[in-house]
Amino acid sequence: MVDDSTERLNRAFAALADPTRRDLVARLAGGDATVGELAEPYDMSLQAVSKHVKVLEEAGLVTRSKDAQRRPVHLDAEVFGLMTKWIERYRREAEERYRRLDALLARMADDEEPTHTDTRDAS
Amino acid sequence: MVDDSTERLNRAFAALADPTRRDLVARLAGGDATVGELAEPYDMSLQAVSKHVKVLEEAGLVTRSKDAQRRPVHLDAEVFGLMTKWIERYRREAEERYRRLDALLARMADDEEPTHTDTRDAS
DNA sequence: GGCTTTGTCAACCTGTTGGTTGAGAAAGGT
DNA sequence: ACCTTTCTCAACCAACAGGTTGACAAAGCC
Repeated sequence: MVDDSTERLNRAFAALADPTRRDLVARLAGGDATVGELAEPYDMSLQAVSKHVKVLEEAGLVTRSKDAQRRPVHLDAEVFGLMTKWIERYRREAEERYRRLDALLARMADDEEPTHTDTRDAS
Repeated sequence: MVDDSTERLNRAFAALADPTRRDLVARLAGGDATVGELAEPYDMSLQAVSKHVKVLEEAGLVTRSKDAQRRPVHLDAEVFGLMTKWIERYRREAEERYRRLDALLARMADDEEPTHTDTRDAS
């Protein structure tokens, strides 16, 4: 058992690690497009773009419908939610820890240097 | 010119594509740890974990201080912010588009089947 | 000074990624 | 029927990723 959401996150993060694929996502956010349309601006073969789209599809970031011989690619927002949920969880924790550490350091500084006036021992 | 934030996102997403590294992040969210401590639970050499930490470090997800011969690893929340910003932007757009399409389809359905009663032509 | 602890660096191996080209499948157009 | 358009599949290749082991650097401890 490898936990399904682990596998989904593996694929999703890996998919978005490639700048070409992030660019595809950005463009698809503006509307569906065919593989040919997607490939047009890049200096790269159609097959290469087709592969990229396949990676996005297997990551669940994108779906394809069938319209005659065209196969319009459609951005699917769902997995994005899973990703941000993961990231934000640990970001919150890290920031929380940072905040507390900061407070602790502030207290320590106060103890060490109570008022900055009169450092002489009263005893 | 390759755009600096593109390169940072490449590294950040790639770093989190590996489940071991995501696990490291999860554990570091609970507190700083040394490489040795981090490596302990895994069935993997210390060197391998050291490499993973290095990847996280180069992705800017983690920093290291120097405490004698130990080098405690510390989770840094900043890049996470960059990632969620990227993801959420396109998620919002995709959902917005979906919402509008949905509305459009609803209107079309209404036009085609006004009340569902009386489909006969009035002419 | 020598030993221990903690971690990195270098070389190596294997599987995966991201690109290429060439062939061909699938659906329509004429 | 044949041609065109759109796209995928297969084979190949160079580069990279993630693991291994072995050597060694750096900072205490005795």
